[in-house]
Amino acid sequence: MKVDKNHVIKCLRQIAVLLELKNENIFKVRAFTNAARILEGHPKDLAALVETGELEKIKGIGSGHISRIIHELYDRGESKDLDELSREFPASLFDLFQIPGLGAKRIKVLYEKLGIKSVGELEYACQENRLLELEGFGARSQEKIVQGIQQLKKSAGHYLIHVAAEESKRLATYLKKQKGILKIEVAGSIRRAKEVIKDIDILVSAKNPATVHEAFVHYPETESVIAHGDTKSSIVLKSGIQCDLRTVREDEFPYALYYFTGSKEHNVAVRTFAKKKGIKINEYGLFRGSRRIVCKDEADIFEKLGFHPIPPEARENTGELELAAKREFPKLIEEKDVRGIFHVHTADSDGLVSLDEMIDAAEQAGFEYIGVSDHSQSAGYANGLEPKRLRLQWKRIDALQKRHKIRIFKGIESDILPDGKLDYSDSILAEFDFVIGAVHSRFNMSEKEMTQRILRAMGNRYFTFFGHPTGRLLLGREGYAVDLVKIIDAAKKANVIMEINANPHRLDLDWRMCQYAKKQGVLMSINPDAHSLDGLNDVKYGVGTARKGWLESGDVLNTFPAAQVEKILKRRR
DNA sequence: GCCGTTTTCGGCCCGACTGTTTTCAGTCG
Repeated sequence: MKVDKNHVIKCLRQIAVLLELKNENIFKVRAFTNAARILEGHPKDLAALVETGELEKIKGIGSGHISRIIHELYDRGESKDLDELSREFPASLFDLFQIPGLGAKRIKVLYEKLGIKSVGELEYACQENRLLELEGFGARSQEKIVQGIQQLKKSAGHYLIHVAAEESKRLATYLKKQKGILKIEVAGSIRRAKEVIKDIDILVSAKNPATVHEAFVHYPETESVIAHGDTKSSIVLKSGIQCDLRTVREDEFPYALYYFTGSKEHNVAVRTFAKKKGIKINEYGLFRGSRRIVCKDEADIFEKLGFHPIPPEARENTGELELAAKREFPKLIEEKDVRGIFHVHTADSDGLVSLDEMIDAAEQAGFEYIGVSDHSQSAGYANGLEPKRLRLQWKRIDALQKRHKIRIFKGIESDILPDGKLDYSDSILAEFDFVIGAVHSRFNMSEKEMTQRILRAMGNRYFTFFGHPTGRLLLGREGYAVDLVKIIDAAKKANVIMEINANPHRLDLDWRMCQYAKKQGVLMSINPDAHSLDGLNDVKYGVGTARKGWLESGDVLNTFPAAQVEKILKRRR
């Protein structure tokens, strides 16, 4: 039996959680979490590791209990240990971990003392003030839990772009294999590269629509079927994402694609524009009276309406139509414009792969340069580098540079300390090619204090990039309070580069603020913030964000050749 | 549970914050 690596990783994490609930030794718990993380970051697939015996040699997995469990999972898809542990606690307890402030200890108390097994039961217990009777809980924590549940409900049914995009790709691949498919596209918010997705829209034209709908509702990943017709069907996938399939005639495809790509706001605005010209738009065509205006593709539709074509990412009705009507719409940055990457972590701090592997992978991916930036010394939780280890890393980079064509820039992701200082003395900072300043602590400062903190840090001449400017985690955590307009204005003055953190959990700077930053003439950079080899692929999501922010290649540092980048990095010194 | 080695068992990241306490436990990054 061939088992998905992700399944094994998930099981190891579940074992860790269950052991924690059982009050097991925390280091034992961590051993499982570590093993999951190590496996996740390992470039080789599971079959190769298991069958060559390489698995047992991996540091952190070893030849004991954990590797036995992995073998078991690989062979049978299940594990005796996990099954036995699972029997001790209801599966719905896992959901409670998503509520901020609740960890294994307190969840165990809730379960054992109040019999709470699910988020719904917890919410009810809070309404009844039942938590107040528990030791270690008070009015304040009950209130915070209620808030956490509200937040959870708000993000329920929402998915990060990478999750939805991967799901849609698999589904589209499956549908493409059906007979008689003429055209197929993923439309909707995924096509527009929105940072958070509610559902997947797939558009198909086919010779035999009914059989495509039949195949659709029988997709192996289907959890339930909401609707099953000859032009429209809806299913819910096992991952929880709702997915709609629309089929149209081949000659209707461009209109339908435009219609189902949205956004709704863009569509309303474009219909209003068109109406003034006596043209009606719907998913089946452009019509003047009852006569259809023939368009061969979306670009053609825009042209027939008198607009410069607008890329899907920019269709949010934030002024794109006005610009396109004047034929001034910018030529947006593309993934192929990206020449190099900054903000990459290695195993020297909290990355999953070694410096050597990261450099190799970036070079093989065709990047001209890479900016390595591990965490700085205050980031104890992330194994941040104190000067001694920093110097060792520099030595290794120098040695690697001799063997590699890719230009390696030495950098750091320096914590911006609460008082606005950077995390090393200026004499050390001067030795870096670049410094990414970022906030990782004391998120709860007032907006005024936080803004001052960051502005002060930006005043340091070695401060090159401002990393993940709001600290938000999409669907997870609001960003800290900060006056971004002030920060961006200051970045312009001080020649600081604003990061577009391309990790799909962040996508920070937000695309809406990219538009502002571009207007102010601030240079930006699409940074993967990669902690693994997979993380290098996140660049595409950053490009999506940049395109939503109307950025052109000239607005983005890492589309420039290495020599020019080198000059820009030195411009504050 | 894994690692490293002082080869038989101790160490494993740790400081800040929060809410509950009255000196600390749990959570988080």
